[in-house]
Amino acid sequence: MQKVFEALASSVRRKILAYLSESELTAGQIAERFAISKPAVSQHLSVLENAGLVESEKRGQFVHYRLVRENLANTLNGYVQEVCPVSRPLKKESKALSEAAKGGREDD
Amino acid sequence: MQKVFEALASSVRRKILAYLSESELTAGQIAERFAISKPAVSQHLSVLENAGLVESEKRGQFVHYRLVRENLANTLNGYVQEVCPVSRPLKKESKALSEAAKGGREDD
DNA sequence: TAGATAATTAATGCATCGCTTAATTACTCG
DNA sequence: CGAGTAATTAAGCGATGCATTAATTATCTA
Repeated sequence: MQKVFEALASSVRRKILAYLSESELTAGQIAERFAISKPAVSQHLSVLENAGLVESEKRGQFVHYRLVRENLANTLNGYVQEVCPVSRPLKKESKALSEAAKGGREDD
Repeated sequence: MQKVFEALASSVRRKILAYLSESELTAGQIAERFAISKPAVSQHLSVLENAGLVESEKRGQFVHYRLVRENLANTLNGYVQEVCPVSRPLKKESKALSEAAKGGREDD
């Protein structure tokens, strides 16, 4: 959990996760989406992998990265539950979001 | 959102939020729950307040802190929805890819 | 095998974070 | 007022984070 929150504290890393939420990508494909150097991106990927937020697989010359959705969702949802438990009354807008997260209706 | 994730990257700050999820507390009551100095806790509280995760109110000699649940829940739930969509058609990002190839980079 | 490409590792510079102690501000009450 | 308590601000310092360039490892291909 510590590693997950540390990983999410960087906007570059959050953006990498956003890209990977669309499709699996190689390290190079990720790097070319940023203005920073390739080694810098490689280090960010290492942080994300260390936090269990992404997984990598080497295929030939390329290393393919993909998002590990369960870990991200479980960690963040679990933390919200801990600090903002549903047993407590929530404000309107926040309640709507929580309900939606559980698969409830989208609108009220 | 950047400030929220930065704030949550510290275990001391997450613990402060956990304490405040149980009840409103003064700065001193929070500080006495940690082994670090009072100014250190004050700085953590400042980070949390800056991120909109807590609010403070001075009453006489004391400063009372309370959790702002909706910001925490909305930010984290919103982010999970964004990266781990329930069942959602993919965003149109194939276009962003070709944009990036032409030199357009580093949005957000 | 040589040369190009993909990616990571290594070494380094610099800014920011998180802590400390000391000083300052603000409030209470004799 | 002046002493005591609550809290923040200020200044300084070591550790860590994030970026760079250079070097290394691994793979593909002519």
